[in-house]
Amino acid sequence: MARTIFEKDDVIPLLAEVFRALGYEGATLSAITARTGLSKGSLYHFFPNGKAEMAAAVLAHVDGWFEREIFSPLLKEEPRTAIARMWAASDRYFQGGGRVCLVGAFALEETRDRFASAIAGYFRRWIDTLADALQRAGLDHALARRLAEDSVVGIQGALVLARALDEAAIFTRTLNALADRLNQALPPTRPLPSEC
Amino acid sequence: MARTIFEKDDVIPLLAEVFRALGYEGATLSAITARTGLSKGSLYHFFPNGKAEMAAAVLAHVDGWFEREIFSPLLKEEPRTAIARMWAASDRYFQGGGRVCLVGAFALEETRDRFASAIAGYFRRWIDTLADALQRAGLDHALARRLAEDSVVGIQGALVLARALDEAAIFTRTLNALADRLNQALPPTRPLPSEC
DNA sequence: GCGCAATTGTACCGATCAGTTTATTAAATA
DNA sequence: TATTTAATAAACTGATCGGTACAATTGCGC
Repeated sequence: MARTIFEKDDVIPLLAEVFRALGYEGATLSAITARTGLSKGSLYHFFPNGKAEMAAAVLAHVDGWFEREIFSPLLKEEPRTAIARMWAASDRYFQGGGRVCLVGAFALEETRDRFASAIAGYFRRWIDTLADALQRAGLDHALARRLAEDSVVGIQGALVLARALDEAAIFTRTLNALADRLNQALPPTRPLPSEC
Repeated sequence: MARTIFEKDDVIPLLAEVFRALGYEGATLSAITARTGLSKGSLYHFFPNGKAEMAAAVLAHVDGWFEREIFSPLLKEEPRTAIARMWAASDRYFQGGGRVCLVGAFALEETRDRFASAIAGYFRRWIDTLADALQRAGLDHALARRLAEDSVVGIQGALVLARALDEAAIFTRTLNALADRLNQALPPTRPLPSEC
């Protein structure tokens, strides 16, 4: 390995920011080289299939982050704390509304078709895992699904409006409202089984 | 006027569908000519400033539709009926989730900056006029604003997910849930003042 | 029917697109 | 230190970009 300034894993987060900011069509190779600091030679060395492979790698990277930080905890950890962490992680990840959802942005472009299964899988898994946690927290299946769907819908909509109005605050505000709604729907926590 | 097959007003809805389907960056001139059936000559005759002028005209056209069908009624008509019509008009306009919001899609692209005021104005006016109707229907100012914001957020989010999951039904489902939430928040209709 | 202006099709422009090729660089290995 | 190989830079490709120029066409007022 020579001039080991960049490794492939270092490049993907840079690419992610470019695609997030410009979308798939808007992210021209010259924009990518300018914003990442990598030359075409480097990019095509890491991603021989070009822009499409870069975008696929970025989608996989995003999906991996959510799987690790949000989806998997929703399935495996205590549901209420996992849900609370989901709100916190979302706010952190989307930088309080200042950062757009790359998957959502891809979904609205024509390019959705090219990445259809990755895009659909991301949202489906988010809804499924959140619904699972809600159900384990005591809600019946139908209500859990409906609330999970509403939550993901709310997050995506808030990101759109935060960017449209150039008013990031709307995102955190919506996140809090969504969290409240879930908490109110959940049955009150039973007192700890031991003690008392 | 020669070969009066097309007038400018006939062209704008065609352009709107192209921009809606492909986004601003994705809507190349060759795609526009192919999908509208108009040649470059015609397009640049109607829109001498090119693609940007086409997009601006489309945004103005969309805004006009919403102003006429939704925003103005929310301000002027009896609030509950205007709100009910808003849900119906939205479902119709977005074709039950099969059609994306052009303004929302533009908001997520880099091109947002170019049309920032049109984009922000559209959403701000939607929230403002809906909040006004809710307040006139009996809610206090803060609650009206919060619910109005949540409603527009929900619509946009549902459009994103409908397209991402390729499952239009999620849109109408969300619309119904949002309408229910507003109805439950509103004070019960007083019996008619006369009679009884 | 004639003339004219509105409309349209087509050939073209320089710039930029995604992608390729080739040569150079630098680190790891021997 | 010589060899090898991953990594990078830069020049280049054909295609397509948004936009222009202009001639051909068309319908309308006369």
